[in-house]
Amino acid sequence: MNVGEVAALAGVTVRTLHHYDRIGLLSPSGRTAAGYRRYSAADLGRLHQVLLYRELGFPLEEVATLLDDPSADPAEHLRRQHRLLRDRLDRTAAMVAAVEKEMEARHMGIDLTPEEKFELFGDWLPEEYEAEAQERWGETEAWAQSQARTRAYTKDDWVRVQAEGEDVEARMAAALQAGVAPDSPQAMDLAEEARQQISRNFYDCSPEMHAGIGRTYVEDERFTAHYERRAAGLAQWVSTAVQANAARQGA
Amino acid sequence: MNVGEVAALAGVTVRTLHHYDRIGLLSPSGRTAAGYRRYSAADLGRLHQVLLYRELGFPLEEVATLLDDPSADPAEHLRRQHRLLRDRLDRTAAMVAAVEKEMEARHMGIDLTPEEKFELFGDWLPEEYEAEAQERWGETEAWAQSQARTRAYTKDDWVRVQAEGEDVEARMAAALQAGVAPDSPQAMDLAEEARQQISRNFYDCSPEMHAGIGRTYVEDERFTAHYERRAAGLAQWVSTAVQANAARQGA
DNA sequence: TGCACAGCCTGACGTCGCGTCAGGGTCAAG
DNA sequence: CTTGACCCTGACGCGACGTCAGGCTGTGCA
Repeated sequence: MNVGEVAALAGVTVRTLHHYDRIGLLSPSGRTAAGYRRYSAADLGRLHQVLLYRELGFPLEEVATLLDDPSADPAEHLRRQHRLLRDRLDRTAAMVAAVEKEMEARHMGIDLTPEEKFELFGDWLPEEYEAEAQERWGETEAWAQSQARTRAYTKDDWVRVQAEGEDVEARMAAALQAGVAPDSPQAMDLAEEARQQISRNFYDCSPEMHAGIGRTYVEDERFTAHYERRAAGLAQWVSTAVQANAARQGA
Repeated sequence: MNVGEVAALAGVTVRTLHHYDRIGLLSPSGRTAAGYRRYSAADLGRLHQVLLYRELGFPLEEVATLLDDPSADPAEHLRRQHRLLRDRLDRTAAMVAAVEKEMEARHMGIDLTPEEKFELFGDWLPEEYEAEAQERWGETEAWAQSQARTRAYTKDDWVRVQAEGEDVEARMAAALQAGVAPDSPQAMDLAEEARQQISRNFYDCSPEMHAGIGRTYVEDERFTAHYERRAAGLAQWVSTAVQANAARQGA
């Protein structure tokens, strides 16, 4: 295959293949009389490995040493790539969950501490520092500032949206106090209403997402407090209702 | 907070923050009399957004225009980030699956075509080109070359490993021909034996992974052919047994 | 047979996102 | 009042290509 064909197949530019040739990472196994690069099937296999390792963030020089190591058989590479990809999958899933948590926090007017926002990036988070930073940035100042910013970004119908949320929450509280079981159809209908309201006004919220959010209502104390201020036991009640509703949708 | 503290919290270097300051992407909201950069809570919030978009592959200049766009409120950013992260999650999951398929292909001495290997990278794959390339690189030459490479990488106990696989496959074929149902405990035990053999000799193969692989036994004709050469209906039988076994492990 | 035009070649310089000194001021602790 | 950790501003370097420039090659078709 010519360089252009390989480039199209692999989704890279010709320049990239030139580059890989010059640095000795991937030299085509042949050339035509006119000097055209000719790539064999084996070359394509190597390119595939190169692109996988590159995608995983390895510098090209390291990719070369990995692939040229005669003691590492292909299965070894596959195992390593599999492990690295699974790590990345976990990390991405964690980031998705973090963003979802932030969405919900914003929805409810709660602001996360900087530590929480960054915990996915820091990787290591020195323990002793944590307490100190918590004190400096916790609750008071950061909270107030963020609230101010929220107001600044607010649009005209913000009030209406908040009222809608209020309405559902109030009816949930009433149901709780009337003794309605959180896994009853009536409770699930309220949960579903809440979910659709979020989807309409904030972000597209699938039943699975909603279930995940429901869990944080009891796991994260600030979310818990938000509901408990309205009625004792409401956080747990809503959490259960939301999850029951999600299970119902899934079935 | 001073630049060093912010750097530690966010998991970046001081140099990076200097850089973001100079290019105007993130300028600290204050300075001390001595010229020290002082970051506010709002600055940290912006940094968080910057790092998320950076992680998602945006060039810094584009990140700046995104964040400085006055018409885009924070919720808008969260929605976009959520969508992009989910895309990435799907893509990574697809890559994991592809690597698992390759592991299994190698295990069974089957070589995937270059098109299959690259389908995750190409993104678009021109239709007309596909058939042509298939012809050039399909079955014959690529297959033979790859087999040769596989032999070259082979280690001393390769023979033993192959024999083990042979043994299990032969017993599966015997069970099929003896009329053993593929979802019977006996069949599931054979499937489990196969799974543990893969784990020992090739790569760590969870029941879920094994179930996924089992599906390809009937979905990919080359895997199917591998089993059908031994006995008619064996591919479907093994696939069912493997999935039944995975379900049993999961319960 | 000639020509147009897509595709290939080799330099060579530019870019982005920082890493890495160099040379010098700042600050809290002892 | 010194020591050591931390901060500042240049300025150069680097990895992984992008992007011309200037020129050769290969092929369909008039």
